[in-house]
Amino acid sequence: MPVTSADVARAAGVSRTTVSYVLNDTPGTNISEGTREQVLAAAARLGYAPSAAARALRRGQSDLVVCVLPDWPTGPVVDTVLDLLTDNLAERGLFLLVHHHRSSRPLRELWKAVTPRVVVGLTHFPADDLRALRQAGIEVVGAGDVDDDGHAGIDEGNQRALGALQVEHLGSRGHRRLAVATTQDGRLQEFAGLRADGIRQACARLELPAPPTAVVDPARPAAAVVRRWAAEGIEAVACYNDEIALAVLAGAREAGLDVPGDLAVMGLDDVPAAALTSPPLTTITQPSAAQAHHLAACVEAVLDGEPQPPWPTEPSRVVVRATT
Amino acid sequence: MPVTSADVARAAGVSRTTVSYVLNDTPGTNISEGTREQVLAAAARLGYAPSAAARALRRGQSDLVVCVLPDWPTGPVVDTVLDLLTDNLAERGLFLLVHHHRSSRPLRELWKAVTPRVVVGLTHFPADDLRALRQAGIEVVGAGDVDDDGHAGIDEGNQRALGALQVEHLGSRGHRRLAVATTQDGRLQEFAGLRADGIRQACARLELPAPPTAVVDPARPAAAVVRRWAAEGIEAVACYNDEIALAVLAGAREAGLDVPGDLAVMGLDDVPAAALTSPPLTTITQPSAAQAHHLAACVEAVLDGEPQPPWPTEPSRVVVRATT
DNA sequence: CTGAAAGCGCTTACAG
DNA sequence: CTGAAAGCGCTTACAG
Repeated sequence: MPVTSADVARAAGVSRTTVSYVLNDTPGTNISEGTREQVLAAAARLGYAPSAAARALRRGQSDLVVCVLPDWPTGPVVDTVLDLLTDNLAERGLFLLVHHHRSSRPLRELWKAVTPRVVVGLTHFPADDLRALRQAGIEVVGAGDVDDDGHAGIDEGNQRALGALQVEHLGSRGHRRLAVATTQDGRLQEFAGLRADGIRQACARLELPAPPTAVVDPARPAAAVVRRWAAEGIEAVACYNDEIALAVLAGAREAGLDVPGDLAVMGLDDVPAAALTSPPLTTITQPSAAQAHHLAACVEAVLDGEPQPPWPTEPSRVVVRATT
Repeated sequence: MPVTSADVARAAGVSRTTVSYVLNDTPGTNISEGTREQVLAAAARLGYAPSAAARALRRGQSDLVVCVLPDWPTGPVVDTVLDLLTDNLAERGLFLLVHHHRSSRPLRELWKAVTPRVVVGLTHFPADDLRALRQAGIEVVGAGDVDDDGHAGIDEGNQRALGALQVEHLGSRGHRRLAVATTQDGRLQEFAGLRADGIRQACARLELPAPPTAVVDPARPAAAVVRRWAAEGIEAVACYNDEIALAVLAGAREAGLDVPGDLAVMGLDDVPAAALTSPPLTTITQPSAAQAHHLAACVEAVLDGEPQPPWPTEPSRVVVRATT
């Protein structure tokens, strides 16, 4: 049913070789202008679409790079990474295809359906999948558990450091009684746990009391929790991210509390809205542009058969505004 | 270099047929347990990864569905669509792969690298690309210019209706002198233009003066524009989206203006933060869940060879809060 | 129950 | 400058 290059060849009155040469602009060939036009016209008339599978099989490799995204919601950082990768790869004639991984489905099934040149993993890969891919000659970049060269998608140490950074800033402002506002999103619990770990460890190190944790719904003002914190003498709250911080801020306003006088609030991410709250939100910014460029550089290196560059050491920074 | 099924067959001392039967769990075959284990062990030992290209070529079709995303930033609506599609397709053994389209690169190149079963287009496709895909037996769902059956990615009429909805609400609140706050994001200009069109037409219809337009940076309070509007006697501002509205709100606060007394502000999208501003933001919510389900249903219908269901008619709705 | 063989559609040395 | 032919790795009728 589908039109093949043989059909085009027949219609144009030439061989399949010629069709291939014309359609791929193969260098080193010299097809007469007339023949060329015949072929192009026949292909257009028949609506010829080449078989990607046959092409890939014959050439021994595809022009595809697959990026596997984790099962949790990703933000603008990942968008930046994806855009950058798409453009960089395009310059080499490669296409980036993104797969949103669901834990319900083993990744190994995917490799039966597509054999990419490189796999970019922003999620944790089972070790044997990783091995199988590599043995099959498919390079893997940035997977969470690639521990032999220090690259990591979910960098556990980094997540803990983020929590610690919040505590250190809040402590430096003279706050001693801290609370944690966390997310209810199940897919984010791994991160939330790691960050809470970092917060607890930092509190212990600074000899601050262990902070209570509350789940906050980002869709409505967290007035009830805020009132409870006030009653308990909590002075500052470290939020899972800016979205949660917005809800805490709105809760404080509703409860009639002064921020940061009665309660200091600290976010994480530095989304645009963080600069627009009243008072403007103190938060943490991560070096996402650097991370995106690093990942793109890793893919380039792998394509060129060079060793992957070391992970950049640019740290996350506190953006001090007015809520602490 | 890569391991093939022939290598596995040799290592296991069986034929390629048997390897294929075992590895694919082909129904209707009855391989002895011993043989089966031999094959599995050999495959694991050699790190065998099947060639997706050969498989697809032989079977005449791939297990891939490609979704082409537009060149502009997408929000949570698209994420919902993608998650839903991924899960629905997984039930049929299909994988969803997402491509972020860049206008710099013609889409037709992509079809040389991958031949999906279905293409889901959330962006505008050139008409001849569309024809070529269809002639090649690849179904296309939801592309922007599929005009013969009423499906549309960028629905121009809908974009205009969104602008009109803002004007109608603002007008019903008694505001006559309107302004438009638009985005500076180049990739969004097509939408911005369409919505501004809708706003102007609605103003004309309601006999309101033509509204002036200002570009607002979502990263900082729009105090300067707000002061200018106040000086010009503007009573209400229709914002391109909630992000812009947040910047206008922050600007009004900085300028010491009362919202909605001195200036009414209306957003669009109903992001979580819209319920958390002070005062809470009046905005518009789009039936995104319905749209996601519709698109998923279209893909299912196409896979089953059935006609695509009609586009749902659920309208966008004004969410009245306190800024108007 | 297992194996030998054909063929999917393409690209590319090779021959003319 | 153009064509006939091989072969990429797989699956699946078909034969044994």
